[in-house]
Amino acid sequence: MNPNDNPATTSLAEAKAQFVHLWGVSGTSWGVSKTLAQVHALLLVSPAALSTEDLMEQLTISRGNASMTVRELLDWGLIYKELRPGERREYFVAEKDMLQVTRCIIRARKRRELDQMKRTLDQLAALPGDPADADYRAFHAALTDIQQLATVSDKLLTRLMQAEKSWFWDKFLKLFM
Amino acid sequence: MNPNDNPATTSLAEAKAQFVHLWGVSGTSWGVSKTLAQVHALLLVSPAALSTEDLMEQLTISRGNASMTVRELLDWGLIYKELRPGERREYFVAEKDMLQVTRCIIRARKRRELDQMKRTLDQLAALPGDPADADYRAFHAALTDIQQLATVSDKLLTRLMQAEKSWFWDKFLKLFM
DNA sequence: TACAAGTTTCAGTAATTATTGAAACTTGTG
DNA sequence: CACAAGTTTCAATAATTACTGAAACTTGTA
Repeated sequence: MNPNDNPATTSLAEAKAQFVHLWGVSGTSWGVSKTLAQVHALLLVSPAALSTEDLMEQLTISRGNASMTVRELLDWGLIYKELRPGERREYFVAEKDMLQVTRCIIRARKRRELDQMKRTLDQLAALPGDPADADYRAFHAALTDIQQLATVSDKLLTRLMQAEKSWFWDKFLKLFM
Repeated sequence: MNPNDNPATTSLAEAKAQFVHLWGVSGTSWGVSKTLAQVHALLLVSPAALSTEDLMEQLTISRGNASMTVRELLDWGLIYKELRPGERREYFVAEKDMLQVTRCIIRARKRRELDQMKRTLDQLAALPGDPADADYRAFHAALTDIQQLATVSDKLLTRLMQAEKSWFWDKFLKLFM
């Protein structure tokens, strides 16, 4: 029987296609490109490793786009290269452990959204000013508040990234629910 | 003495301008428009309420842009209208409590980034499939993992939004550092 | 060294998102 | 009601960001 004749298989393929689509849409609101999110989704639900060629074909994207997207996902640590002996072509598999995936995403977003801001806040807070000026004190107090929050967020995210599965479930599920 | 002759005041104005600029740049990487972030920053460091006219002038943006941005910030709960008796013009002040500001931002981002995704994941997970098919089981297991993470994130963020200042510091600083 | 099979780069173009500015609208007042 | 002082809307445009496709590059093999 051709797999495509099997209703269950067909609906599985459809479900996967829908998942790829959903991940693409969500990706957009998470600040990554649709293509990046879709390549990630496709690899996440592919039991087998896929080549650049496969990605181009299944998502109808260009070779250049596929190449750059794959490189970025490798940078993030969300996918791995799989080299097959005697074959020139590169294949890619996704990290399937979602806790690990979450860590990678947190790391990347922290870098993009928090780290640069913290550096600049520190510079701003270091600017001299007249402590007798109420207006200056108010500004400085606001800065300090923001810095504190940034610091707490940073530590929280760092801790989350280091979290072991057991720690994660222990602390989080028990303390926050 | 003219305030602009005072070195401390001048450097304060510069620091504020730098802060508005920083917040604008950061806003971009946080997925909001530069203008939105800058208007918010400007109001955050303005002791007095500002009118639409003031915002247009200080940030050199158009009336339309100022109007739409202000409306969005009101939606987020990050700024408030201040109406002055006998005056037609509307003034705006920022919520200055940074914990409250954080809550508003978490709420908006959760809505944008998580809630829609959760709904669609639930739909996908509900699709029927053949439990005898290993490929189907793998897909379903991946979906379930993602759903679990989405659920935990949701609960964590919800808890964070409800956090009182004391709870926040108690739990977070003590447990996570 | 020449070639084949692949990958990467990047200038040009397409798609998306943000902003302007002017017209339409609202509202208080004589 | 007419007008003044303000606000909102939205079609047109600008700015940004993502994608394509072809040329340049890399690497293993004969």
